[in-house]
Amino acid sequence: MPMVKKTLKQRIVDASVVLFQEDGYHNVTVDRIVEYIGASKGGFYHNFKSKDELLYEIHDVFISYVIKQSQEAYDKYDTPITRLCAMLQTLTQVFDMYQAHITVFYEESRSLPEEYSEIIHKKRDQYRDILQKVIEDGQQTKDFRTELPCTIVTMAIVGMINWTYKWFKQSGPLTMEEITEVFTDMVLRAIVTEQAMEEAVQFMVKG
Amino acid sequence: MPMVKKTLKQRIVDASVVLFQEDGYHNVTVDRIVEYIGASKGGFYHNFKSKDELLYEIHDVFISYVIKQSQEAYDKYDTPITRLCAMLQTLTQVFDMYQAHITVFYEESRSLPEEYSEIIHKKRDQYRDILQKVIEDGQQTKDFRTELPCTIVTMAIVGMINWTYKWFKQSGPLTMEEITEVFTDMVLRAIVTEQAMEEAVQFMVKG
DNA sequence: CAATACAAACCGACTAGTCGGTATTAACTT
DNA sequence: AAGTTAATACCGACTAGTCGGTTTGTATTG
Repeated sequence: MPMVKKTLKQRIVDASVVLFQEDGYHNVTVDRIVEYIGASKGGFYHNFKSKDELLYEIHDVFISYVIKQSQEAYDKYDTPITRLCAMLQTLTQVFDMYQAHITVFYEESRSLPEEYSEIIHKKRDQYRDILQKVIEDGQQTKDFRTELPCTIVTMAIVGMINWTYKWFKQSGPLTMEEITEVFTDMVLRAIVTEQAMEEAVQFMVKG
Repeated sequence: MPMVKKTLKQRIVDASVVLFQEDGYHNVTVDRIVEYIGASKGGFYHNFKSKDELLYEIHDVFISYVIKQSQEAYDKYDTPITRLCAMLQTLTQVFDMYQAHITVFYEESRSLPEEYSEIIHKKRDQYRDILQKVIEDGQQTKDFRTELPCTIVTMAIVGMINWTYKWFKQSGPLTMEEITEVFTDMVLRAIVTEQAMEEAVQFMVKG
């Protein structure tokens, strides 16, 4: 493993994610960030145009990764049920790894100036659209119940997953694997039609 | 209807909820609040010890109301399924009415100094406990599937509901009634046992 | 007169961003 | 390989502006 020297820019990002998560964007000064990593203000503004640009960078790294992972999960499978399960799996995994990022993403997005927030909002919608497409497809193929509006179903799932960043603690009694399993079970039972239930049961918790 | 003259204090709270929701606590100055309602800084600090105290007041009004409504929904019914439905109904209603409050509640809770946030966190847990008790009871009575850990189920439901504040728009194409109906259906299907399904079907969307 | 309810000017602490300068590395020449 | 130049990366004292909160003043009410 080649021990690559981390750039100052990367060290700033890494430190900021942690600090922003803990205390919030507005309560973390640039001075504190650079002091935290033993750098200087000059170094900071050499790498970033502004504090806002740093916040944007954190947002973009995270949401771009989520989109990439979601799309990969989509492409890897070819039925609505398997795709949905893969996406749930992927998403909760990401949320497990990037909890600091996602906290910043959802708590501090309002602090982004418009020039940045426009881009981020577009990408956020893009992520949701991938999930919604899976639901729509599933309704078309009668794998998923058509009597539920797919937009609401999508947002219900998104909410369920996203909210984990508020309460999940890696040091807590529950592992993300357990949570994923339960979420998957609940979602499948909620939306899979009786006729497609056979394919779905393999992804459910045994009872 | 007696036209009661609104106190300055109430006007400050009302204006602040809106402003905080729109721009975030840190981006709204005390000067802007008082200017917005045509008052003065002296008036503000006559009614509030600090800007933080105002934020606390907004938090407390909201969460206390949620607890009260949840408890009432609990007391009004006597089976897990009816209680759960009533609570879902109540909660989404509250979220419909108090969207500005809830936005402030979830986006700005980190801005509360510890003296206040302790109280708020306790109340927030209290609200969750009421819901969790319903789930637990239901598992005891075999109305709800016991193979799903009730803590995860509870947080899944909480997440689904809470997330609505992020995307629901009163001016949008979906009404909160529709959303509630779909949420209720999904939750019931996800957790109600086969043997109790008979009681639950009346609350589901017809398919 | 005394207490309340507000107004308006003011203060001090804090912070994003600047700017002149220095160290470090890369590129080129001889 | 050594010397020279240029560009990049980084430093830290400083500033201009902002904002929560205070103080002093004034009108009203009981």
